[in-house]
Amino acid sequence: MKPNFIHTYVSVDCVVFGFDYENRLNILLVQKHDEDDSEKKQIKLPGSLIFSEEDVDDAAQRVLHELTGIKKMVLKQFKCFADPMRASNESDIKWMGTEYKHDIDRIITVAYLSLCKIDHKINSSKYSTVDWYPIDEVPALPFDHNKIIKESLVEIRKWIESDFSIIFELLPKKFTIRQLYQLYSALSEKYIDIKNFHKKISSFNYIIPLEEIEKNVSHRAARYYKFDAKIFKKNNSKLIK
Amino acid sequence: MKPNFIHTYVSVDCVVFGFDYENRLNILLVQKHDEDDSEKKQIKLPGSLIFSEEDVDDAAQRVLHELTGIKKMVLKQFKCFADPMRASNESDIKWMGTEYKHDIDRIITVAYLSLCKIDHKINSSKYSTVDWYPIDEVPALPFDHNKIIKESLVEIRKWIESDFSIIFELLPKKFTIRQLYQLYSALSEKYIDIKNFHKKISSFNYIIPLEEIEKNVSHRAARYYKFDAKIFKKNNSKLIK
DNA sequence: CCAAAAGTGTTTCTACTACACCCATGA
DNA sequence: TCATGGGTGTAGTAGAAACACTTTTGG
Repeated sequence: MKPNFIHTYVSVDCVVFGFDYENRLNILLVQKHDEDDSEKKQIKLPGSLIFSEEDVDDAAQRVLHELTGIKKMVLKQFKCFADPMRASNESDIKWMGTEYKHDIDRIITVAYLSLCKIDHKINSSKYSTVDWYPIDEVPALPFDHNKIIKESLVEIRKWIESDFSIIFELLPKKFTIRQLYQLYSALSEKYIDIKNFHKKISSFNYIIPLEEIEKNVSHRAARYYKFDAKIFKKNNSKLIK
Repeated sequence: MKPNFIHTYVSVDCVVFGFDYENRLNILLVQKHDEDDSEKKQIKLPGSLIFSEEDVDDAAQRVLHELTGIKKMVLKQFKCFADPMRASNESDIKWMGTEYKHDIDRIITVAYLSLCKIDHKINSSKYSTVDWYPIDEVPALPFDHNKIIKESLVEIRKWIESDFSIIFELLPKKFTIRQLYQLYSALSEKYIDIKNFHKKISSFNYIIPLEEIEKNVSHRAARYYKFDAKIFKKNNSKLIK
């Protein structure tokens, strides 16, 4: 065996997005149970090494299930991060030692995107603490997790551009067109006139108006709508470019 | 160390596209120098295990350089393939043994896309045989290489949709609008009227008409054009949606 | 002359944009 | 009654699509 080829550990890390009531994108970050070393409350992206007979997609699905309690979440692999220096600082190396009870020379990670309704109950079997962080309030994280998050933002935009229907994974089941507008604006950057947006959205047959309207608002109450995935799929619409 | 976490080898595999004179997409496949076992002339995607201090992007760049002799090629990581069964059949396992002189339990690979002008001289330092294969004439390949190629086709379409300028990596430096049309059609699937395409393309200021025209054609000779990357970059045009 | 493709012009249609206007609700 | 946002209508415009027409070349 040529000595310079390397045996490495492979992990998955998941960037789970949520959209809060103040129209901000959020990300789920976790803290591990700190068994002995209570000083090290490491906040990080949820992730795991892969098992010996496990595909990376399955590992990501497992991490998401352990994280949220949800069985099947929308997910998308977006990039393998393999910079040899990505786990090079003191505390990262120390963390790997305590976490995996072994000296690990190098870890390569495969990053995943996922989407979650922020009002969904988070039921973690593995982590003591799971919290939403608005993307501009994400603290300094270990490894290259900040870099992963930064790139995930570019990726989520592309994702929604290529498949508009996944945007509804971030909204409550019933939502107002303004909510959808705010979310779409937060993701797409370019300005869109809300009136035209309204007209366009309500022209889509897969956006179903409900009887229910907002309550206790200091202006005309907005109607709630729901998204019908079946109808969307049927006309396979790429109506928003 | 929990025993079920796995130490694996990580490789990169490159799908290099070319566009031939019969308007077909082609892929570069290689054959290794067969030192002893002359019966095993394994045709496969070019690839390599990564070195211990090497990022995957650098490994892909290295593979491409060893493959073509070209220093800097356009490349894009598109997916990590990690099915535990991807290297499970007899001959694949045997190949890994002879290639790397070691028993390898599992290899995960990171797949890359690259583009090459088909008239560019291929100067391989590593492989005895490097050949272009039209995509519908690609033979059965080892590991999951056929699957990788299949998915790379989806990816190259997305790539050109998101960055039109990379299409010119596949064309000769001077090309006719018909050539560009054929290539674009081969990639985008939906029918476009060639007249309208012509009009649209020639309206772009980064497509520069040359003095030279075709020779020895049995119809009106077409003008050659060239692509000006600087102008394209300046107006950062997304003119083709 | 004809066939074939280059290249240009014209018309139609669709879809986005900008913006005017009325509606509903709470303070 | 005013402010705020919901919701609808209309007119203007850019660009895509369909297609007719002229040009150039070889046979």
